[in-house]
Amino acid sequence: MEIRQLRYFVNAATTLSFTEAARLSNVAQSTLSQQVKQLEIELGMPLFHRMGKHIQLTAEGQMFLQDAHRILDDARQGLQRLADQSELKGGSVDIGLASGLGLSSLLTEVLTEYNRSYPQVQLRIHQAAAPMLPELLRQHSIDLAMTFKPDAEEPDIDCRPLFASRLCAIVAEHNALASKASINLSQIAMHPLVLPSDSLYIRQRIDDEAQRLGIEVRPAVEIDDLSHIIYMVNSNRWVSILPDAATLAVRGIVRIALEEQIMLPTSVLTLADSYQRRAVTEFISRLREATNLHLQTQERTCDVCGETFLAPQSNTE
Amino acid sequence: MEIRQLRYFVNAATTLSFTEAARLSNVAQSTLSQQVKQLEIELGMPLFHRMGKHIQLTAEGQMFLQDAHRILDDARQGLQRLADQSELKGGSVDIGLASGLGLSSLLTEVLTEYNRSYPQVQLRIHQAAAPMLPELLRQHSIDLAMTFKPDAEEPDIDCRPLFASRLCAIVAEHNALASKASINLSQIAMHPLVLPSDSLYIRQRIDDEAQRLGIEVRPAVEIDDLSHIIYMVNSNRWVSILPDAATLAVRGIVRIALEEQIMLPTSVLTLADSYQRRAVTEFISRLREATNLHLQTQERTCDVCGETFLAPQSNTE
DNA sequence: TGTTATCTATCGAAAATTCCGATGAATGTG
DNA sequence: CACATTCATCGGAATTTTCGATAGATAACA
Repeated sequence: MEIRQLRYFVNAATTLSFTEAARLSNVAQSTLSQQVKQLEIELGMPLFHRMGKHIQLTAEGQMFLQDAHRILDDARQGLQRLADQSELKGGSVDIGLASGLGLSSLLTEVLTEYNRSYPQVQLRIHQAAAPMLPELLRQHSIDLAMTFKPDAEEPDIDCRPLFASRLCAIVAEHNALASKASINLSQIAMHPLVLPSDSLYIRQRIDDEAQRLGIEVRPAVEIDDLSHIIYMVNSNRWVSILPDAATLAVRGIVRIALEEQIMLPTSVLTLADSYQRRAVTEFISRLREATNLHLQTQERTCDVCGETFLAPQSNTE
Repeated sequence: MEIRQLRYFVNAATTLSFTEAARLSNVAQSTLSQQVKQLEIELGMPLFHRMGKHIQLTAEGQMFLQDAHRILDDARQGLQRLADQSELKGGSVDIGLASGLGLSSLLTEVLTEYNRSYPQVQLRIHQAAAPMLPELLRQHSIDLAMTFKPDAEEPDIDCRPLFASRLCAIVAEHNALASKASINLSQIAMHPLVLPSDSLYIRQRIDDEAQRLGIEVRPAVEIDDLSHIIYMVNSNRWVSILPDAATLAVRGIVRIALEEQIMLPTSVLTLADSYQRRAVTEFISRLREATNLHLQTQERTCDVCGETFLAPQSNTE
């Protein structure tokens, strides 16, 4: 039993004519006749009464017609569901997000707009340490990753730069430091610091820079969750250092430009040589558009990789 | 998309191995690999992630797997329903019954026993004038016909003799005639007669015989429905002539042997050169068995066709 | 770390299947 | 009664499926 045969059968059963059914099926009458007969042989019983030039469904034929209809409908439905995915009427996008990158206002905005355009597409965000993201891509646990630009180029991972974020000192708006236009690492190191652990790329970059300057940066509290860090900063006692993009939408805190100008290049990672669903490519496309449209554009040259990024201005008013 | 490909796909999806799936599907690994790829091409997207020697379902593959399962289940169900029909777990038998033959006790007994054995098989009885029955067979409105032996042999109709029924005079048990051992047509013609019209074979035979004897049989009432005739006979005023088999199970009436010995040969008609469902052949087989088993067997030679029948004894106690 | 075994993809050829057009038989129609 | 229509069948062409062998890649293992 093959779907092709079922199609022939259903056409014959509905038109009650092999000739007409063959036309509908775009095959020769002899072909349809043969295929129906073969189906009958396989089923072990005739589906049609042959009465001279007329045909008529047998009782079994009528019964089997229902089944054939159901099978073909299910097949149609399966194809339709896949087509719907292509048209972003279903499916999902799994987004890997490097811990420490945080739900930037850019990302939340893209998520919101994407959901407005394609409400049927489920968006799942998987937070993970940056070094884990390529592995998650390889396992197909995520479709794309937003992360800091990884140090080593990996041949099976496509990496496209998104924007660069500048590290800023973060203080509560009523903090004594809040009025400063800029600050340097040594000055910050004097204050009660809360920073992520060195498992996060942010911290590694801070430590690298401190070492280069011969400074010791010793946070009093280490915690990886950005929202916890911001919460503590908000209490007015603590000070932190975070990428500006991660706190653009946060109220009650002030970003102070770091004189060291530490840039964190952000990238989108995808699996190379892998089929990408339209839902995924569309998401990435929007992410890149939003980078240009919704952030104040300002060309910066990354001090790590030398590439030029479109980056948000540090919001120090 | 063909069912074969869906089978391959489902096996691959469940084992997550093309090699193992090929074993399950009884094909070479290369075959399965190719067919899955072709299915993917037709669907426009990959169903599996190929990761070195391992494979893994894509999101679309997982979705399509459900559809594939449903399609295969439906196909299995369709086959099962047909198989059930072959095993008499479903379906129906359409029985054409010549008006005037009536629901003989033989037939009711077979119906009862058949239903006991195969409660899922629906039995439909279509009463029609005897000459209509071959036409109903040709239209496949009925699967078999119980009728009087037709005069003309029709080449496309198989006719198998069942039993012969003898015409008897029918009177109420308290009727004055009830004690007679036998009676002849002339005597009956004196009484208030209720007979079927000459559209029924019974009546035609009675009239033929009367004409042969030079007697005029003029029923006071003509009515084709046998139960109505029996009802009228029961009122003690009316007398009728009916086949003995038609009244074997009726209480309150007495059958008196007709001296003319008019035999009505009963036959089963089926469409020649036509597939017969097991439900039908089984019914016919039981009908013939019951003819031998449940009626007192007595060989009689039919005066019409010269054939020898197994026939019930006239029950004149 | 090299070796081996295993898994999937691909290729060419063989086998099987589907398909077509022609033809024949049966049947309904004018 | 001629004619057109319809379905079944046949032989051969076209397509598809299948297989075995092999290559490439990778996981397991020594």
